[in-house]
Amino acid sequence: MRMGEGVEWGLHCCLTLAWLDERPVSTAKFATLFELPPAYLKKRLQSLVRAGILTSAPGVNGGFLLARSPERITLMDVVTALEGPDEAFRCTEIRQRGVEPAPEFARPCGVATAMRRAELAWRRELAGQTVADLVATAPAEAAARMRQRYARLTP
Amino acid sequence: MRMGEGVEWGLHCCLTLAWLDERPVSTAKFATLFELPPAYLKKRLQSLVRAGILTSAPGVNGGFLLARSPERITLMDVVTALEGPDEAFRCTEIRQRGVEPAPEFARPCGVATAMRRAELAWRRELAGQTVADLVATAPAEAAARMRQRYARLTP
DNA sequence: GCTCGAGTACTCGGATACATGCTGTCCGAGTTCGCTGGG
DNA sequence: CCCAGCGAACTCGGACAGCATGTATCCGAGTACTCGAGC
Repeated sequence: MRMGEGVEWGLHCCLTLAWLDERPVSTAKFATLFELPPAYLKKRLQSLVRAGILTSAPGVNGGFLLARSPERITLMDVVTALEGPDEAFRCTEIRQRGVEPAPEFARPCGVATAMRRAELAWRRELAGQTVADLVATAPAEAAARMRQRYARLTP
Repeated sequence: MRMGEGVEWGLHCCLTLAWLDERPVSTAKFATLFELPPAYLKKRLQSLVRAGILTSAPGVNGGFLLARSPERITLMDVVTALEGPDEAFRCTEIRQRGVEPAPEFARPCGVATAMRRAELAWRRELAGQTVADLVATAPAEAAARMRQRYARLTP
């Protein structure tokens, strides 16, 4: 099982936007800061816009901004926006294949229930952490250095 | 993010083996019971053998058996065997790209730490449930029906 | 009746296509900012 | 000096390749059971 790398990109971009506080960052700047392919990065950022996590401003000095305060953006929001709302484990009801309908199939599949329980624990943990928590945890030098690097590439 | 369907197959096969209690089940029988492609199913079952979860017996009336008691087989074991030991989220340290080494990079990446915390919750939940729990949860009719179906295809 | 050997059925392990989805790029359309020329 | 118009820079949205991984199949090699022939 693999999570797309866009999740890492999206989280670092949200963290950067929180650090820069209301200063818009364009795709090109993000791509320069993190050495990422600009076109594909833009595609992932647009997913975050569509999910209502970021807003985008066209025109010169445009770019992306957080759509709401970092306290209200959970890691679950970002993961769902970039990986889709589907669960990782998908029950295809193979227990019912090759056999006529039986009364015990009215109850939910125990395997699916067990897997869902684990996935809910994962989602709960993700929903319990916000971008603001990332800001609070990160060392202050990291934020300062990012602001410095940002200032250097907008003359 | 998507989990391979082999996980569902593997868990149902383990549950079936626990129900049948020491009676070997070949790939062909599993494929018939669940209407799955035999060749690919065998490949996934071989992954479980390699992980020490199942044992295989060649020859007539051969097949697969649980390598240890159902109480000692966790869902985490099965998922790891079929999906690999790697974590879903992989930190590629994009925070360090495009910038010279800095002291704050000695501390672990906060984004990776946050994602790892969620993944650990998932793994803990999976490790806390065993195949024996699946047996205990499933309705007794399901086990009886499976034993009946198994007897019918071994004359 | 007993023993040995050949045949059969089965699994193992690897090699090999096929399909799906993630990764990555490109283009046209629309929007905003800044500059410039005319009033 | 003020304002309108034009160009530049930027983002949006979608369409389009390339690639990695999951899905699926097939074949040769090896092993255990069964049947039958010979002693």
